[in-house]
Amino acid sequence: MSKSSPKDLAELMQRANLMAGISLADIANDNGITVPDNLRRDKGWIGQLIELELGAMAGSKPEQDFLHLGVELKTIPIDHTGKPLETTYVTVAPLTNIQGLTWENSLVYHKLQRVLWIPVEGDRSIPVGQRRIGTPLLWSPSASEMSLLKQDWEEIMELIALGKVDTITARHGEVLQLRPKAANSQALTESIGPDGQTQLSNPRGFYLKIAFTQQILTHAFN
DNA sequence: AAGTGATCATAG
DNA sequence: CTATGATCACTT
Repeated sequence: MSKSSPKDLAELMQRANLMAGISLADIANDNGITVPDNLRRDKGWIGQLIELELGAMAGSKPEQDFLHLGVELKTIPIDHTGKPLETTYVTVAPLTNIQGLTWENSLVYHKLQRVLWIPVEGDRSIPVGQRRIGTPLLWSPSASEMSLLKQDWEEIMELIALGKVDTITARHGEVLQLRPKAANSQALTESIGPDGQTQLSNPRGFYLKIAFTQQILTHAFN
């Protein structure tokens, strides 16, 4: 029951709009998938389900989900108020070979060019299968949003370039933050050390903070 | 209760 | 391990 990839933006949006108000159980049944009791061991389940329903390319390539449409797909858990319940993962952060890397050439910049947000009820009190999908939002950062993202990205990347990756915490950045992104805290990858040498650090990823995504949704639906 | 750091499943 | 999809769960 795998869907074909939408041929154009209009078709993608049409499919996304048709999911609004539908429960995850209905989407799962439609795709022959079993709904897990909770997401503890299936943290990416909702995202994978929506990808399947919308016909996103499978695989784990570091690129947009709908490359031919220039669209990145993101499901976002929201509470009964419409406020995001979690930060949004964007991409892995490069910790080495970053000399000359600019904001405009970064993976964060490219992925956030155009995002199709799919809000999904996320309160843990609601059984996973009963959670409903919300109204989709096709978003591209405004000039001011882009400016904030660029500032945070440049600040964080400079610290990484200076060999201070291990001193960066989630408190750095106004809208974009750097946090661990690995199987566990023991996972290691190469990074730049204090004296410019190669060292090992826990892999990191870029995440959008809740206040930022909340504004994106608020501005669109209010 | 919020926010940060840790973690889970899977494909290649 | 890297990268995808994210949420969990402990600390403050």
